[in-house]
Amino acid sequence: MGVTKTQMFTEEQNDLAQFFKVLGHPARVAILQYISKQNTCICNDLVEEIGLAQATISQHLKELKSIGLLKGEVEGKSMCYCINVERWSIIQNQLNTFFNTTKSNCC
Amino acid sequence: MGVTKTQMFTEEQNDLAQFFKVLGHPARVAILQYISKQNTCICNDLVEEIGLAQATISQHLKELKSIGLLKGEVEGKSMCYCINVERWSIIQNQLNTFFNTTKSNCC
DNA sequence: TTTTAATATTGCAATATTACGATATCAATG
DNA sequence: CATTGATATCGTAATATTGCAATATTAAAA
Repeated sequence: MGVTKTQMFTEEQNDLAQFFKVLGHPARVAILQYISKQNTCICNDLVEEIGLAQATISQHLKELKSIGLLKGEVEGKSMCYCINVERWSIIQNQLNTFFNTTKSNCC
Repeated sequence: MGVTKTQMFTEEQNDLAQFFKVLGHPARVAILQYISKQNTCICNDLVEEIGLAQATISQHLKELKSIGLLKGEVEGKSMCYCINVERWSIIQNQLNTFFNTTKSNCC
């Protein structure tokens, strides 16, 4: 049905999946990589750099913000989007915990 | 359009996003966690454990296999799905490299 | 060789995601 | 206050994903 049966899973499973899902689009990976290379980053740069429409980039930024990976500050007319380094580390740790605790001991 | 413009991105970006995407569903997270707890794992166990239909579980298993995270061996009438530990580590490393190299030096 | 049990595949229906044009908003500037 | 520039939001079209019933496949058991 295209509807994920969220209620069947634990909160941990849903959270993990949500992080993975947000990172699961090449445009969002590219946005993060680009922001990481710049000292200042405004959405308009991204539109030129990534090559998607402004509305589309804005939407992707919104999703990245939704899990706290980005924070944006208003700077005059434009926005300054930055990686939220603390959150970044927290999420990296959570994903690593998942990888480390999920180990095979199968046949 | 619901169509990701894959050709706009680097192979690295597409690969990374693909890994994240496959992990971005709670059922698939749950499947991996369950397999990791069991010594033997057949699809039928999962159907009972996860509570989705057999066809649905089978589909999720297929996606996990598509990025090499799972490998399945025929064992009589049933399948034994195992985590591919080598691949698992490789992917974990790739994701960590992404996290570590993508750092903020913003405003 | 028929039956049975386990898994895969097919074919939908429902919902979600992606992308973008058109607008709205909002702050600085004239 | 009107204009301009940057970003957000809305509406919508196209495509993707999720889930399942029905069916196919396949290997062991009868």
